[in-house]
Amino acid sequence: MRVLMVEDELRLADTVHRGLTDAGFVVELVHDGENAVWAATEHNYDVIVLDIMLPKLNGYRVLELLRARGIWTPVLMLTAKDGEYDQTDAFDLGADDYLTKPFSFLVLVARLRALIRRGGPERPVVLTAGDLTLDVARRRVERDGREITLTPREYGLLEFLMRHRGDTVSKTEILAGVWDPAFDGDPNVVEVYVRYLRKKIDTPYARHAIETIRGMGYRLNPEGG
Amino acid sequence: MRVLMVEDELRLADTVHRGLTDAGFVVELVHDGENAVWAATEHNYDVIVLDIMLPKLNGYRVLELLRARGIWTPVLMLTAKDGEYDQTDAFDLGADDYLTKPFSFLVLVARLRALIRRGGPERPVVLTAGDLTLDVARRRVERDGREITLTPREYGLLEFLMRHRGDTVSKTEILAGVWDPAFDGDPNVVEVYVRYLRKKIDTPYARHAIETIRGMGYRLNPEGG
DNA sequence: GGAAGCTCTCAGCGGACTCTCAGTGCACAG
DNA sequence: CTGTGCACTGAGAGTCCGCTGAGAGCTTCC
Repeated sequence: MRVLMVEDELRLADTVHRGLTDAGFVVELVHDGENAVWAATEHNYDVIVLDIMLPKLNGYRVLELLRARGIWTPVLMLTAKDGEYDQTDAFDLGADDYLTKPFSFLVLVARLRALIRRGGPERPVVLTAGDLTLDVARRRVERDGREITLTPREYGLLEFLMRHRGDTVSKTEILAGVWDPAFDGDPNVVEVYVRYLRKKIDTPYARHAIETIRGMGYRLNPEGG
Repeated sequence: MRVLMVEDELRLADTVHRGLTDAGFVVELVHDGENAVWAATEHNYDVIVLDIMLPKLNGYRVLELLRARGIWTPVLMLTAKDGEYDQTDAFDLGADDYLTKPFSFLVLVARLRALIRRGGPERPVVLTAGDLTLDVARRRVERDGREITLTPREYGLLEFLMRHRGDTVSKTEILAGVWDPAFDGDPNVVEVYVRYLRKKIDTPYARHAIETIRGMGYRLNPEGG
């Protein structure tokens, strides 16, 4: 469980950092708004603890910027009891929870756990072609309910074909998409890997999902062949 | 119906004790947190009434300790209106109900009856993969009914793999999730710790729960290998 | 202050994977 | 029917990746 903590009071930040680490969180600590936005954009956290009073960008601006960038990591805001802002503002701006300073450490942990629990996992992207399925998140390929193990290159090729299923893709496109845009080796690798793939996903099932379009390239049959 | 009552204000404790007894409950009364934990561990109660302000261990610590020990007796917390905690916190921390002092005795009895009727809260998260189990709350790992002792790092790695069981996770993801998002050392640590883990959870049982997906990462077999 | 345990680094090894190459087979056009 | 060119195939070389054992720093606990 990864937490981004944005807090400029060093003593508080240090205490909480240590405590959360002991509680089993992996904590990243930044001390101002700009770094907060940068960190949250670059990495994926399960939850963000965001102080309001911060150097450079205050907490509200940070929250606004993140949401504007499409980053929807749950945010728990820390508000000072005597501050000019209150809880209502925090909720209006898209915070998922708030806590008034001073706060109990136990409560903080409990709230973070609740926030993380609440935020369900993203729905998985599963590509299908007939009875052939490829689960992008799990990097799993199945046909007929049985798992098929592929090497990285084979997997990359199959994912590319599945993403373009129904379309005829040229070997050059495949090389650019699966190998490297700057690849300058023998285009025959594609043929070789198509063969490897066929051996694993077609031959054992007496199907031909991968069709050869002579002179053009290959095409993955959307019905699975 | 057996009630454990944890309350250090003697007058209040005595009054409630008498009242609950009259209402048909069997009441055990303790006056501080340590005795509360001890009593709740030793005996089985149908419900626990827990004050927050307590000598030695406060109510929240008591609750945390009990849940950590796998004791899931329903808990009703007593909160003072002016305290630093409020009802929301009580729920977040795992209490099943709360009451703000001063409270009506009739309401207390009604709530207790409701709690007992409702039964205990759901069991904690126990992750399983075949006969391999990991109890998150207790930080315990078992295989085949026997406990396996792990170092903190090993435990962290296993919990991560169990939370993503069935998914292939890359070494980078593992480093970010188990080590630190900013970790910049040798990714070989992951391999080394996978080995340590295998030595403890797989080799002695002639299994292979942790699978290597070459070029991609690792995957914990949901069936335990 | 020493022992034990934990974390992490390092370097060598073996095998899996990638890619090349040369020869074969097959489709299509003339 | 025949030739051309594209795709297919099997073998093999080189590279990269993960595994492993040893050990050096650190911390913790006597």
